Amino acid sequence: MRIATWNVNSVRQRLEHLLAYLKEAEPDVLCLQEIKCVDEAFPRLEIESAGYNVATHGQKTFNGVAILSKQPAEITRGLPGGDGDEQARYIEAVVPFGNTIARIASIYLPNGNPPTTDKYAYKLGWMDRLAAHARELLKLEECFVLAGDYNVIPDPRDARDIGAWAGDALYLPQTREKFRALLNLGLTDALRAATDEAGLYTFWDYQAGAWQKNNGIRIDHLLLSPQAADRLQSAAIDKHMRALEKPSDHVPIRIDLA
DNA sequence: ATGACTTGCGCGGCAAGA
Repeated sequence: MRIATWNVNSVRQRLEHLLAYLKEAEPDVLCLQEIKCVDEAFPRLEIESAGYNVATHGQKTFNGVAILSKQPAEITRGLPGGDGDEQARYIEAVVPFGNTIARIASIYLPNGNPPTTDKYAYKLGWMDRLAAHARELLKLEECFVLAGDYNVIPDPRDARDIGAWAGDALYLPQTREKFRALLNLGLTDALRAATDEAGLYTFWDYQAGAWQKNNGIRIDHLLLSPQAADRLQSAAIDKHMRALEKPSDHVPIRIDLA
């Protein structure tokens, strides 16, 4: 089973690239973030015509997540524990996988900048809620994957110029600490299970020629339950998607599970 | 370098992103 995740930075602006990606990568499940539209505005018909079931958790203007799946899925919207949280950042699907199931979440973790504001407190709180939910899911002993835009640079090797990120919400000690806490529950960073290589990025800013200079960061991740990690075959970043006309600033990252 | 793009909203120029 192939599972991919991609922050598209507006699904309506990225529809052509998205359809091309479904055709070339043929993911069984594709998690999307920053769809930036309400459910009714999502290009559902075009994606269904490409052979996918569509589940959205949209919002006007900002955020918004979705899960596209070849097989019909059972869907849950919203991260538990978000009393009064209006931001659409979490959707979870249960899909058939061989003679069992896989549970797959599409997550858009808050950016958190500037760190001196309540935006950062919201980010840290959201990470605590994600960890609490992961702890509950682990009890089920299922094959599950938490995939998405974490807005976390886990390690110095995950940025071309780590010094530039020293005081940023994506790299502050507290941010990385909470990401490690997630891993310490027993989750596996899929890309890091496949390689220790530095310089593997999933985001390049639109500004200042970041792509041309390869000034990128790795912030999109797939975290695997032990049952999923046991089945991990490969992980890959689809970097070529950043070289297209009118690209997203993020590229897809995908894994294959046996 | 108080910058640089890109998006939504909505029609002027700001907020948000990372």
